Amino acid sequence: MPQRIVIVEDDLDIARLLTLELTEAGYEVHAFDGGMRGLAGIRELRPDLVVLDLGLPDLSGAEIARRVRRHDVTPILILTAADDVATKVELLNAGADDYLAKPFHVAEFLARVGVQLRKQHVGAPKQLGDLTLDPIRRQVWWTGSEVKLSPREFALLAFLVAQPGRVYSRAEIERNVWGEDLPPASNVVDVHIANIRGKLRDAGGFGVIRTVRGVGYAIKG
Amino acid sequence: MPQRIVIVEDDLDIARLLTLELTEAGYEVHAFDGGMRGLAGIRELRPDLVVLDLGLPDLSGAEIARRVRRHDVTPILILTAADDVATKVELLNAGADDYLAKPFHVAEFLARVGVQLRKQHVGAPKQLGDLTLDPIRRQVWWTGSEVKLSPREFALLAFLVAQPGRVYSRAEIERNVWGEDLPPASNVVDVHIANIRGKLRDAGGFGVIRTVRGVGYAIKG
DNA sequence: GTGCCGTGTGAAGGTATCCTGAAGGCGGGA
DNA sequence: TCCCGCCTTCAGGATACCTTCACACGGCAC
Repeated sequence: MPQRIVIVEDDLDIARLLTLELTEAGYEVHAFDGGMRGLAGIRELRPDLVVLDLGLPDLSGAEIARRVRRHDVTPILILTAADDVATKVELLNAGADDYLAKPFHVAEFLARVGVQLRKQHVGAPKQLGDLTLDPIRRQVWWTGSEVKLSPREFALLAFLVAQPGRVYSRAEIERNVWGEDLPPASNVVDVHIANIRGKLRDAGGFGVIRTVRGVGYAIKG
Repeated sequence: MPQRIVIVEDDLDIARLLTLELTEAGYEVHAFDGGMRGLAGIRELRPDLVVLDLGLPDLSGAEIARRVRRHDVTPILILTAADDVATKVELLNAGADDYLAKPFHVAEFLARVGVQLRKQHVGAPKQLGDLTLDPIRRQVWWTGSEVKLSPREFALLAFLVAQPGRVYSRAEIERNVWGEDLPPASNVVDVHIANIRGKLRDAGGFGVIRTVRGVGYAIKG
């Protein structure tokens, strides 16, 4: 599930640009062109981040920040043309989390968005079709129902999921999941793959892990 | 207890100025004049915020940020003379939380410090299903009836509740709830977890704390 | 002083997990 | 079709890990 961002910005050109860039970066973006509409949208969508333009016609940025803060801890990133210290200080104290003066570079904008989002979702959950793997919670789901994996099984699956579709040799898997100290001829990898497959099958997942004969295994991606 | 800030800055004039301002604002401030010394200080003092100057003689700012991030979630605020976008993006991606270009106004500096600190210091009571935890009153309830916890037990539960669902290793828990001075192989964490579970069970709460074999514990969330 | 509570130690016990080894199945090439 | 290599599966024993219990120590209140 992608992270959700709400943009409140009355300049349609900027709104369109930011929406485009953020969408391309893999976020789910919703844009609103006024303060009141934005507040309603935030309340309804419960986004992971709010990007807020100053100079809206109906509500001041600080006012919006305060109102969002009253009910919510969603991070707020403010964009503004003004670059004076007093405004910055006021906004930061009103509950804004970061502040970016126009004109800004898109790269910096994306980096700051990333910082704010990373703060909550440190290791973002990965989703591949019906399979979801959350490294922070150390949990795996298939179509929403949890699949209980042992530590080794989890480590192995997480390793494969890191690069969906890529085929890993047994040696690579052993080195990365087990370490250096394994007997030369062991079938541990195979056994664990089989166990994971079994548990996924129990949850309804078939053909998730692909065997590449003579080489190794890969996650269907 | 005041919030603790570590400054790593080799320019003594700036260090003195910032120390003065922050102390006046009610923080406990410790300054270090080199990267290695700063890292050692951070590890020992476990501050609530790190203020980091770029252009240190011994270690790059990004390097320090990365090293701190490896073990810690302490927010990092970076000061620098350079104001180019590439540097900013690199630092933010290295784990920095905010970035301030010199010359800056003290008011803005203080405001950004405040933002970073407010973020973790959540005084508001947390609610997770039937579990309520009030950090200010130091009380815990299960479905409305109070669960009496000892100080250590409370600290441990509060730490887990800060990020519901996230799995914490024993080492992380020990570092954050006990500090650095514990015997290498101790089972205190396990014992306290067991005690908390017992008290929650008495109040009707089952399966609140999840054991993640081979790793640690997490609050169901 | 005495007893209680909070805290940490150490060891016992149970259990999930892990690895091994061997048997069985499947697919590809001749 | 047969053969061979590779993959899969199964079951048992060893192990690491977690839980629990009993106890010791220190502080604090009475």
